[in-house]
Amino acid sequence: MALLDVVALADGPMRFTDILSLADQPRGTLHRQLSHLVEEGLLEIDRDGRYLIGLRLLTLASRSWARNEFRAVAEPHLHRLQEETSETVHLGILRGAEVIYLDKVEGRQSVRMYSQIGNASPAYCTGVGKAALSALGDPELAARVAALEFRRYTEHTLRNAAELLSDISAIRARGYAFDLEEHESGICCVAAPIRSDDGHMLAGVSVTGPAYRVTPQKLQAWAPLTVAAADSIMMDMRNRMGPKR
Amino acid sequence: MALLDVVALADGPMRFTDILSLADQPRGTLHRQLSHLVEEGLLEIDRDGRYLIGLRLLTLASRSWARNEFRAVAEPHLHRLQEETSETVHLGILRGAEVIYLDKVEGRQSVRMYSQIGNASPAYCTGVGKAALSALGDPELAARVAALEFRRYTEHTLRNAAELLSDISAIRARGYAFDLEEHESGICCVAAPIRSDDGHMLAGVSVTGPAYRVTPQKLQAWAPLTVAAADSIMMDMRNRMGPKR
DNA sequence: GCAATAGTTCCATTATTCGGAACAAAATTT
DNA sequence: AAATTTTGTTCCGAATAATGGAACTATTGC
Repeated sequence: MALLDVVALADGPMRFTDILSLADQPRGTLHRQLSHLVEEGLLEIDRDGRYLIGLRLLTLASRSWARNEFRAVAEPHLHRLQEETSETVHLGILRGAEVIYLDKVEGRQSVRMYSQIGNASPAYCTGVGKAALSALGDPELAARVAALEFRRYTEHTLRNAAELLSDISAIRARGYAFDLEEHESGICCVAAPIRSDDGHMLAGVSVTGPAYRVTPQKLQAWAPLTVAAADSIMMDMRNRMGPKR
Repeated sequence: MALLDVVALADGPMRFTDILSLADQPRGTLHRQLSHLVEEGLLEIDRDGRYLIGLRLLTLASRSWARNEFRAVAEPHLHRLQEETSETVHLGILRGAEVIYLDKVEGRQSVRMYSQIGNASPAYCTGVGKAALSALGDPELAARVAALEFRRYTEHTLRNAAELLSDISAIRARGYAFDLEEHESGICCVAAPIRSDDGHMLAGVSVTGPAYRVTPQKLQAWAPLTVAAADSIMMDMRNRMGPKR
């Protein structure tokens, strides 16, 4: 898995030696491990002998994505929210201190459509992430925040734990989060938290758009819609899950 | 990997015992293997103790997809073809006797947008698949066809190797393939083959639409556009790859 | 409350991986 | 073009980790 990560994180196909320098393992060992991964279809070798991620992962991921219950339940609500706002809607799920985007619904041009799905971003500088964090209990929140390193993606990115915790208490008070160009310059969003009954799974929905089009007033106006969508998703999940447990 | 496949192929989360009955392994062994997969994030356990595919795969797949060179090169051509025809355009790559869809560009409604990406379908009953097969040399083609089992997805699905080979020689003669409701009832397409210089990688582009809207005449009219798109992709790949090798 | 089923842990045996070294093939330099 | 360095591949005894039967615990259904 460490090798898979190395290859997946690279910008392009990697030669044997490139991998060798990143994974600190003897050459013989590395060679055998790579061969096994290739056998399994997790890696592939191009005609220049360079390694890249195999298609098998795409197939596996696609199947599990399509059958993901939470995603399926949320889908109609995401579409409705998209139509109400005519901006891009995201569904993200909290994993540790990261948000993984599970779905995305765009308006007209579906350029770069898959770009976000599956993408992992730091929770502290995304709307969905902060919304999800706000649903954590204080001890758990403190633990996750303690482990964070704050990187400044833009000039508006929160700088430290204090700023984050203060923002989170504001989010708790009003019930929704803003991201005002904190992760990407020129991109703003409103987001609302989704929590499962047992509090085990935390997620969020957001409405995102370019700052020139999406004014603070608009974000404010969309907040109730976003919260409503999040609540509907929670309700549907509860109904779906209820009977079993 | 066998376990991952079992879990990924299931319709929903699987209990320990469900997996036990499919994977023939002693309980102790299976339990430990599942635990390792969970540790690595390849599997996850829901609150009912059932196993499902982990998000890590989605993240890995997403990264490699976004950086896939072939996909990136093809993308603008797919968009152009989509605009020219205003129907859905697919890019698929041949793996053995299967086609794996690498990209999809839709018109207005982007419902089920990711549904196809990463999906593997039999080559013999899809436009892209037959187009790609037609670019194989005869010995290689014979070998791959010999291993096929022909399942009848619709009443138009090709029934056996003879029908397939005959269709393929027609495809070779005219340079493009049709799928007339052979995989899914009510769905037709035209497809053109893409071959890399060394013939190592085979792929295809297709224009797909519902039979009531997409008449044979239209398919015929789109054929040259599809072939042109495939050729442009081939050219771009050649230029991109050329300098290096 | 009790049986049956489901899930988890343990540990001696067994099988696999490890990694150094030798070997082979390219790429680079002289 | 030959020599040298860099890169990629194979081999095999030693070290390590996986195996799977059995014992144990927890959960479910009657």
